[in-house]
Amino acid sequence: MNKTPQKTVERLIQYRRIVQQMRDAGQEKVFSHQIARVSGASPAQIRRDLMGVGYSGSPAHGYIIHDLLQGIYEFLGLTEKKGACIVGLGSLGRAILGYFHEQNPVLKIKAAFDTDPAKTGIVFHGTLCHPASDMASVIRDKEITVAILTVPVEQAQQAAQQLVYAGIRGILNYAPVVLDIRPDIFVENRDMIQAVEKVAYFSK
Amino acid sequence: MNKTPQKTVERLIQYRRIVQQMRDAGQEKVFSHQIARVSGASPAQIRRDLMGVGYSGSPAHGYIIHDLLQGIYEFLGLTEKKGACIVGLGSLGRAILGYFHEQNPVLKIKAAFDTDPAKTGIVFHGTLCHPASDMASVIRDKEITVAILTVPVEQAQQAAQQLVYAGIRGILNYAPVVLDIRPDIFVENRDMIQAVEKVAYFSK
DNA sequence: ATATGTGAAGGTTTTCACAGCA
DNA sequence: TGCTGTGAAAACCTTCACATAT
Repeated sequence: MNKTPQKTVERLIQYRRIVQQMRDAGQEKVFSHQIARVSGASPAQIRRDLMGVGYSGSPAHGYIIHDLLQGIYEFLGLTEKKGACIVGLGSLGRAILGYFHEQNPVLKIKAAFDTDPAKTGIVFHGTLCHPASDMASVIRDKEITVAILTVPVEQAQQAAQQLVYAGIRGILNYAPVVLDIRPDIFVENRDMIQAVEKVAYFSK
Repeated sequence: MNKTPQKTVERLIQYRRIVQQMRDAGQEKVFSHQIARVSGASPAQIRRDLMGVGYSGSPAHGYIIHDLLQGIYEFLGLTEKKGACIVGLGSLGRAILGYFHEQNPVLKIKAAFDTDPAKTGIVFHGTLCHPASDMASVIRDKEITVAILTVPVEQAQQAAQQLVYAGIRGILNYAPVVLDIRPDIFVENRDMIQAVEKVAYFSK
């Protein structure tokens, strides 16, 4: 089996949200060009992306939204009850926690960690903050596979190592540093300053 | 002139930070394999990326850090005094503002906007919050080209239109919606829930 | 000897274009 | 008709490999 490109996965995540909104609005069927109008991708791109999902539409009525959604969910592995955690409850960490709490996504943040004793034991936006030293046991007990890393840059490498030791499989890293960890751990870097500089470059 | 790929620009931004740290540590010269070790990219990739910058190293001593930095700065357009603004001072907006204030990046956030009268007129992390209705004049006066969009999802489209009208050239969008605006405006989407789902997918 | 710059090869992703279907 | 699924082409990006420089 040949692996699906990152870009395709990103778009499938997007299509899932768009199609889900259409379903919530009472729509039952959808054509690729309708998803295209809302997502910005071309109809051909969408059809190509959906090839990997294992559900086919029909030329007559397009895609049955219920079945399409189920296909994307299964493909993305969102049916299994995976969980995420967040490490570092500074203002960015707490903002992300609040954002997830409001939006109520499929993938829940099941635990938070911080080294500050003033924060541990407290519930932030519905999520309990554990001491960082409990990482391994909490991550194992709650079956957490993914971590959001929002600690200050000086602590990021050390926290990442702790997470890997605790059995995490992927890290969403907001610290402006390239983490040096095992290559089988998936890392997505989301430094905000880098993002603004990128936008600035392409804004001319 | 053929345009540089997005991926290359992202890496150049990263190299700039890495090399700058080396300079701050007193280093004067650097080889591609040294940048490679810290950035995760291959030496060949780095040399290829640097081709577009217009500064050449030498096989004898690699790259002179001072000159390399200047080349990257010029290439990225960071020498001109561009500015950014942030729209929406909820907890995420304020967290990003605080993060920029601490890290003190080259590209500064020169203004903030919010519709809440309780926030306008107040300085957050060194940046004054203006009423959203003043967008056009403030953006023109302060020569702001880029906006960070951190408003709730329901307001994102409308705020984006206001920004475009105010003359912005690029938007870093944290709201989980695809903005429908002029195609000559560069948009980078950074929805956090999408990011976590992506990491979850690739974590197996 | 060791590192750079780059043409060429290799790999990946997007777009095109059309057969086939309801 | 107007859509889907998909080979084939095109565009894009990365890696290889080597001439060149010191």
